[in-house]
Amino acid sequence: MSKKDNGEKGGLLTEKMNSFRVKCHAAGLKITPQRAAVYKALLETNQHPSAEAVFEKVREVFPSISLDTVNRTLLTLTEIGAAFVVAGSGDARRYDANLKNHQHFKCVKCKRIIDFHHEPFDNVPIPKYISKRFTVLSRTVYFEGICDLCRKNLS
Amino acid sequence: MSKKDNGEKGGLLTEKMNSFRVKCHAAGLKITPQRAAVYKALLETNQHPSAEAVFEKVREVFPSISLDTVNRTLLTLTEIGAAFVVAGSGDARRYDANLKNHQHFKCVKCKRIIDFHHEPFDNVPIPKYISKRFTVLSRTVYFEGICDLCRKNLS
DNA sequence: CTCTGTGCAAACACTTTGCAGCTAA
DNA sequence: TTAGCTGCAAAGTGTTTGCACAGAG
Repeated sequence: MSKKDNGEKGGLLTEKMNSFRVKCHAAGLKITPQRAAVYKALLETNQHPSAEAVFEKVREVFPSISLDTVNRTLLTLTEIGAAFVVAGSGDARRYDANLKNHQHFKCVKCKRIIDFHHEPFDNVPIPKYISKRFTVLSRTVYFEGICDLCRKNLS
Repeated sequence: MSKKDNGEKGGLLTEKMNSFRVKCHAAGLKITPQRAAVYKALLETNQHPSAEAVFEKVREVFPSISLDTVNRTLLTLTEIGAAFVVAGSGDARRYDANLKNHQHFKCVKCKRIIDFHHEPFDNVPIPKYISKRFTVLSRTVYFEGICDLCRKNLS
């Protein structure tokens, strides 16, 4: 119905869209309406949407877009550093029988998860405004990167 | 707490298998060969296997087991507290355009991811033995639990 | 005009569900 | 014996790939 005016913060959105155009140009990518709409949808939410959720949002203003385009565009955005995949999301469920306190490092290439234990990371303090609002069931320090084996294979 | 015996030596494994039997009985579950084999496979690895990986391992000693049984057994194990799902794993990929430093809380019920920012969690120090062995690309503090909305709906 | 990007459909990977026969207690 | 468990198959999600045409540069 009523179109939301971006009177909020004046030109912040415009500014981000411009820097997006620059990033695309630098990477030799075309600025298609679909691409811009996907990026805009991602900027306008403070959620961390799945591809499906972005798709629903973009479709409100761009009814003919396909889910595949959204998926591919999001992937493209991560490749040029305009978007990020939330750490740990998007792979098969992993299991663990280790009851001891420990932390995880996950290799983004081979998906291997490696335990490590660093005493100061046990029992990370929960900020009060979190514990008031949510019931925290687990808390951990989580690293991602390239593991030793994959690093060797790359060279 | 004394932890002289590190690794899965014979006695420790037996002890863990026994406590597993106790947990099963307490929950009214039968000790089937498949169930025991899945749990044993999980204990014997220091990896954090996917259901598929557990399946491959169990199949070495129990060739007739099906992947479905492994999947269901792993789920059962988490329900009685004999195994854990690695935090963050197993759901659809989530995207993020937020460049500012922040942390994530994920609701295990509605899968919503909520940002929060707690200064001391920015730039968590990377232990030297990690940075020597791996190339760390991202590091974060990650909480899971029940969010305010879901908590309200439960009461 | 050229070549990337899009939309569609099919393939793929992972997980869940329904059912019939089997087995631990 | 019998409630619960397993194996199979099919259906349900989420993601990727191959291809022909459309449109940005």
